[in-house]
Amino acid sequence: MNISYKDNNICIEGVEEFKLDATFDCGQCFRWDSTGDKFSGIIFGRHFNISERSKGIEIENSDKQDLEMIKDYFDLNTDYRLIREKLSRIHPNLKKSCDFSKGIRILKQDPWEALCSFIISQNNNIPRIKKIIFNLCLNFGDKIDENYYSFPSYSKIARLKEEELSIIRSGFRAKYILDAARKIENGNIIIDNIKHMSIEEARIELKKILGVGPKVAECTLLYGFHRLEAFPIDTWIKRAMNTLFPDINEEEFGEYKGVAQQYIFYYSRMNPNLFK
DNA sequence: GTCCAGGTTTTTA
DNA sequence: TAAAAACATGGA
Repeated sequence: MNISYKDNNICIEGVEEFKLDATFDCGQCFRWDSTGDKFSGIIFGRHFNISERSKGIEIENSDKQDLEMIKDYFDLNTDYRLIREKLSRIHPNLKKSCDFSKGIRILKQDPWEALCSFIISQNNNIPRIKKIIFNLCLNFGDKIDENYYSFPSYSKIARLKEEELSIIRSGFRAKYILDAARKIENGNIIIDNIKHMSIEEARIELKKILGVGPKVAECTLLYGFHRLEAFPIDTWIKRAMNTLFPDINEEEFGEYKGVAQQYIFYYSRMNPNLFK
């Protein structure tokens, strides 16, 4: 990996396996927009425009101080080539998923944002999930830039009444969002503790929240706590396991089964004809 | 109008 | 205990 700075931009060269479109559009996050060849979004409360050039990734309006944060967010110190190689050996259809999804990195998102986002995702479609999350940020986050708002803190959400939250049109999920925010705010659930728990304990802890079942708990662990062994099973993964992997159990995907899940999800969603 | 969406809770038998 | 039904909302 080679870092250079020019005109207030960071340029990161020589990262293998990093495609912005696949990383942002694979369903792990909901707040990055693409405008032409640029992606625009927020990392730790800062707004960045990022583009993919032939030589590498360029991040506008960033300097040396931002580098470690950006490397961490994009998980640039993990060798995804090695992960794909390991996974590819396990099953032919997993190899196909790995080949198709080359360039996806599992982002290290904020745990509260991941939790809240995947609570909203339940029994919902992706365009509407994005809309609800945008409205949540617009109404209760802080303005960072034109059209860009921070994800509101759980403290801020915990103080809201259900009717105040109704402006985001999240439907029956509103009370789940409030329950999550309040349980974290009042110390019933402590995010820093979950970071250090075994995955089994962490699952139990997260499922104390109303509206958090197995799927949302796994998504929170994978995308918010970077537990690469978490394996969320949604309708797409269920179908994929039945049709593409009838002869194998997910446990055989090993310590990186969360990454496997992401590759299978992306491969399946981008190729729905596989199931016809 | 009907169906469905990165599920979970509540009700029913 | 396990299987249905209900849950809000909006786009196809």
